[in-house]
Amino acid sequence: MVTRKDIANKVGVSVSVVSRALNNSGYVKQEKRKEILRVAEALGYHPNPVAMSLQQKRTKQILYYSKDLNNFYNIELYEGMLEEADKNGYVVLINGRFNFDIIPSLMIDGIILPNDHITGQYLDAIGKNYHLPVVTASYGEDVYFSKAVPKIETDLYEGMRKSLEYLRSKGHKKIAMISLYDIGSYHARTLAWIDFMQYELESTIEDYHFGINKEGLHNDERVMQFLEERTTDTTNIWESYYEKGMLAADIFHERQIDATAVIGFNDEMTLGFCKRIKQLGYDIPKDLSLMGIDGIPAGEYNEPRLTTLEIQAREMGKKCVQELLSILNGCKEKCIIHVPTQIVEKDSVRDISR
Amino acid sequence: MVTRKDIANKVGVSVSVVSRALNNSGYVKQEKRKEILRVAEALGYHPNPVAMSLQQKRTKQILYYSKDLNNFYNIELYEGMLEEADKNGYVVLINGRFNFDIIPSLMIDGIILPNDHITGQYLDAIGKNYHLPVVTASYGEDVYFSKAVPKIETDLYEGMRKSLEYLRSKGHKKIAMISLYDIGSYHARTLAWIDFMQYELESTIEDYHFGINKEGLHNDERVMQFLEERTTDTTNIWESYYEKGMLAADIFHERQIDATAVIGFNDEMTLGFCKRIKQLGYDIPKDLSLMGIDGIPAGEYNEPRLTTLEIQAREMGKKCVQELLSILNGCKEKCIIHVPTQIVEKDSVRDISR
DNA sequence: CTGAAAGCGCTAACAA
DNA sequence: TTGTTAGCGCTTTCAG
Repeated sequence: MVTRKDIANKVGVSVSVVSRALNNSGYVKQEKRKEILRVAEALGYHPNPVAMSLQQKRTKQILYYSKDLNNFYNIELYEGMLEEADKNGYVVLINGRFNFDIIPSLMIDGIILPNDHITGQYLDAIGKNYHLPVVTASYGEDVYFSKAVPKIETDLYEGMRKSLEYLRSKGHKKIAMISLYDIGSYHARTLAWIDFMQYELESTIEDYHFGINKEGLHNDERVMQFLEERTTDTTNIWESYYEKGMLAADIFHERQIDATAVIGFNDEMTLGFCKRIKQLGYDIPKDLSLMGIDGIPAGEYNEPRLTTLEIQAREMGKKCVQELLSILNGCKEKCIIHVPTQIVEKDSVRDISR
Repeated sequence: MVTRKDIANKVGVSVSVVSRALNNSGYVKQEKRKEILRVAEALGYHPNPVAMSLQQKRTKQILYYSKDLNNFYNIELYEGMLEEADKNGYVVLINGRFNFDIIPSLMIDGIILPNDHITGQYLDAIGKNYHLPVVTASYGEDVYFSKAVPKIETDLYEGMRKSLEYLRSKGHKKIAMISLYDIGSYHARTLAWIDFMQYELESTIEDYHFGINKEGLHNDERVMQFLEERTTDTTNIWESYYEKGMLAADIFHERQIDATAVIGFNDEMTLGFCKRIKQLGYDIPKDLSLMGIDGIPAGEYNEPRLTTLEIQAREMGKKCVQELLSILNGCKEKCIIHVPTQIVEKDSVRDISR
């Protein structure tokens, strides 16, 4: 490995001169600077990033703590981060498989957490006496943080409400929801759905909610069985969303629910639901309208193409990095940055209003 | 930030004692060691990973140079790497968006490259005077390296041949191939297909090959148009494979090819082909048999479920890391490690032999 | 058993 | 304009 010392020796100056020449800082006589650059080139010199980091107290690395790498949406967030990080000479590590207590052993300047829930866990686990700046993506979940953490937030309470209003504008009054969580969960999506059903549509709740989990459908043994079977395979959550969507379709069909539309917790689950419900003989959107949340490309390839509430994942990823870097640069603004959603109309919702 | 010096001051010993106590190396009196550990705990001390790296000349980081993060297969490779890396206290950076010349500024001990082609580019670009250990995944492409690079190889010449033999055993004698590359490309898959068609099936080649690229189908203006449209969006290659598969189906249909089976360059392309060809009225596998390569989960959700040649991506990822670490530990064995493939029979191939 | 000292590769304040 | 020096946080001889 070639060091600045080597160059200094070769040229016959001291390391500081070499350093100044290479960094374009301080005074160096033109001839020497040229000579130094030439020799550096010739020797194939590359600055040692570790030494730089030690001295500058900046690793130029960020951790994005994300477990599910097969999820298009997560990766989209990540791509946004990479784009913004690149511009600033930063690198983003993506990993969410290890325990939080490994984090201090990583060479990072800050952490981006994927949602409020995990942020809560993080803060409880090591956030107390560990000091790295943290930024979290957020979907308007109602989670209490012991410390204030800057949020890049897509308000899915508002997003869900917007989606339901859209469905209502198409004549739908009985709108079922499928989810991985139970009806009492504090997911903004669920809360918004409940509120809309109760106060806007004056409908009952219980019959129209399908939460594929122990609490949500505890009297259905398939759920339990399904959950047990799947616990071993923690790696592929996509499969889990998709398959749980299929299971939701089975149950929906069995119970002969009179909903005219179904909204899913996310696109993947909705696509799973769509696949199975079609197998069960439903024509989408003739017999039943379907709407998802996220805006993943698989929705576009679905038959019919899935109408969805698009979350600007890339944008969120970018903003996460921007915010984190601004904190690292000393701007202490603890804040919430909002990122808007948008309904993307495709072919899975039918207008039944006339 | 708490340092060993702080602990030393507090306990009233020197840094070296603290270091020894914390590292369990050398002699430290029991009482002191305990006291030191206690104080370290109390102060919330964490060793500074950058300082460690500088001193040990090991960053404990590996780069996996991969561009397409939405590709299930790539991520599967990555997951394999993570698993193996975790075990050894290593972290794997995944990124393939930046130029090779940024690599020296990264805090890494070694690099894993996704295929022979990129490895060739890497070596040409900076491999000459840059010295980091490199390992490459390989699919038996015929690429010349100026330096020997250890390969973790899935032999897709053999894999393709196996697949074609399987198809033949089901009675297929006219087997088309769809690909992103042209017939003259040195992809093992293409070569194996050509050889099998020529020498085993004694068939012509040109009519049965659909390479969605300028050279391959230069007389089809849609290809050109399609390529131009898509060049802006370099981020989503999945989409590109999938959509090119659809285009291949259009052309296949138009030309009224008499093939009874189609084999795809990979699963994604084959799934795109499947989608469109169904829209065009084909019943799969009644009218046409389909086979892919990779073994991605989407194949399982396809209608019909896709028969494929499964590549053990996770296994390859693991072995890439194992090999790289063994090089870092001084084992100089430059070698090729083979990873087997396996045909996974689902519903997309029909037996027409009787 | 302990601590001083040198060094990993680099920067920056200061003196020359 | 240049070189010396101290120091980033840690490890590792090597005298004591």
